[in-house]
Amino acid sequence: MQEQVRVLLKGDEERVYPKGVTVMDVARDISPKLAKEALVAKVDGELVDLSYKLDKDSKVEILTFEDEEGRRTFRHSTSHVMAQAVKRLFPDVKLGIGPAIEDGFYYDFDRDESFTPEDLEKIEKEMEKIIAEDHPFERIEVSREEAIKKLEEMGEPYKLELVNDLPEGAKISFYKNGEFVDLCAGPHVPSTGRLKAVKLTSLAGAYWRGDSRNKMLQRIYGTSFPKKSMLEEYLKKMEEAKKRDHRKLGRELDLFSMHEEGPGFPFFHPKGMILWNTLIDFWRKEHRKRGYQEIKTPIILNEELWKRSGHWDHYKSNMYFTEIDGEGYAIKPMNCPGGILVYKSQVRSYRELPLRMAELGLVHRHELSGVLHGLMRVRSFTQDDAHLYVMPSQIEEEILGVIDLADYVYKIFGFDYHVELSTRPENSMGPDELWEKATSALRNALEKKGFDYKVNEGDGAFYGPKIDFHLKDSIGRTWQCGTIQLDFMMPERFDLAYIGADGEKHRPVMIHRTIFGSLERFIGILIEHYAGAFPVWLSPVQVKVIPVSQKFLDYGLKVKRELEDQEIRVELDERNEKVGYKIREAQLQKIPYMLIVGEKEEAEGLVSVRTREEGDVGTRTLQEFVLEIKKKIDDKK
RNA sequence: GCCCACGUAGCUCAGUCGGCAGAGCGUCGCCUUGGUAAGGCGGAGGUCACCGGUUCGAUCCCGGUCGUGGGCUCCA
Repeated sequence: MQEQVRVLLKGDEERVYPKGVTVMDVARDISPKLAKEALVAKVDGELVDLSYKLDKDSKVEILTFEDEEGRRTFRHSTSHVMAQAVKRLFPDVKLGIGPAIEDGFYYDFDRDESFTPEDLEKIEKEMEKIIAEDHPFERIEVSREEAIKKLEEMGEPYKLELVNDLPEGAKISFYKNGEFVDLCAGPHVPSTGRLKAVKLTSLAGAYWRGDSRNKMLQRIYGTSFPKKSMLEEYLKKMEEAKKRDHRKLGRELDLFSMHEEGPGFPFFHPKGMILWNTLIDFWRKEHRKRGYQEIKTPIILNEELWKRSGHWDHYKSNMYFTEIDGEGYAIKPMNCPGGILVYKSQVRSYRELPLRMAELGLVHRHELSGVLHGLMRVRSFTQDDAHLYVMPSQIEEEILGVIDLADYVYKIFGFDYHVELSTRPENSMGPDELWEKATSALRNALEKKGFDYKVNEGDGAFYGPKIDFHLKDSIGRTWQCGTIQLDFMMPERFDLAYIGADGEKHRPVMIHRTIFGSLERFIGILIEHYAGAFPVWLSPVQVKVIPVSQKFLDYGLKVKRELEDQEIRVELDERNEKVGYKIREAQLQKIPYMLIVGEKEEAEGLVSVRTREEGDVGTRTLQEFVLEIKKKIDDKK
């Protein structure tokens, strides 16, 4: 009697097949459509090829391009096809790695000459050929010895390095599509013919294994889709996203500018400053409510301070230096040492703790020239910093308080965010047990909040581990904004103390934290998030008064004055132009309200309201309009 | 810092296979006084990023510097 396997499908449906049935057979049995769209499968939670044979009762999930893992497999297979095309055209290249990434894939190659954009076109053509040839992807499992032998024959030093680093007992596999064979854990789509629409998008350098001490390889980025139309849609979406780029909108909306005279040092224009000041007004209010005090410390401080804080040994390459009266000074890259001097300016009692001292501190950091990016990555920025000096027993509660504040603030702006926990880096100070204690305190807080979080091993600050809040820009890149860093080191180094209830000196713990992160970066994110169409409470210009003709300038001026009296940010378009022209411009400037005033309005003391989103919404009295807009401003809409 | 690409008017971009540079928008002036996304005419505006080389002659070719963009490493 033939043995059978029971297969548990999605929705708890169970089917029975002869032992040795492939996942593809199961897909075919379910529906021809699924068979056509199936890319890869999950058997008992493990990703496998569709050719995988089921030899025991299993839970089977068949994945298509709709599934995250299906997409990643699809892109990863495309990267193999790209490597195949590159090998055909440039047989001398050595292969690095070629994973799927969000929205696409890349492959790293080592080649003496650099690839040109023309090469990319050729590679893309060759890929299309390989896809048309429809080679199946075949899995070949080998022993470590066989793998090493094979890679030596193939002359692939980077792959060889990868195999040598694989842990004892790891399954080693190759995948073969046509004449191309590559070391790869898999899985893959059934054959190259599935990869209907491919596009190579960019060319970049990338260090082997992400280490700048290693050789720089050439990375080719691309993306792929199962349908041409999906690729086109994606490319269009990227074009649209570029229109929201804060650097472009910053110029168009006259918010800020960058100049060759100060690379990485942004210049804020009047309208950008309104965003800035509105944000910090909001920030101050929320911090006052939560028991924060505000301080301000100098930008330039004696280098002795930085030696003491550890910045000299751990952060010097990011700092700027100067000299005053023959003595060495540093321009602050962080606010903590200055803040600590304020803490130490008097004897602190346990009754004062937790002591929450906030500072909008302008810091300067020497960032590598290649990383500068609009407002997102600059060399001088204002952190909405705060240092909380707490007793050990208060740590958790204070961390939770910061998490809540960050969540509250991000929700006001409608941001999606994710959090990451970063642990001890290589270049850091202090004993391991303190790091362990600090890291678990942060971890506990995250667990308590029920956050899904990513762990970045070795990514903490040199004085302590941290929780980071990441927000997305218009094309999906994420930027770290808020951060919470737990620090047992600085209190030690600066011999911080408070007098406990027992009359003895005790060591406080410091929590460093930001919510916006940097005002610059946060504003950059805001611009992209709203595509420049800020909610009324943030809009640099909230109302544009547009007289129908020069005859109604006086009435327009009167409307403007009354709105100004109500502290509404209003401009009057006095130019000798037609209404349509002035409206168009106000619309392009993304001003939320336009008030059209002419004969009718002047006669009855009315305004005609046009909104950025809805167009003409009819007339009302100025008083009515004021109530309406003030409500929006108060509600932060 | 490293890899690749780019740098022409305030902005967006054409252009010259080496022979003293162009459009649209914006800006300025004049005409028009117009009711919900561009009224008409005219003018001004460029050391073609900077430095050097090749050449009779360079914005164009070559080298370097600076800056920008996309990545890598690094970080708010």
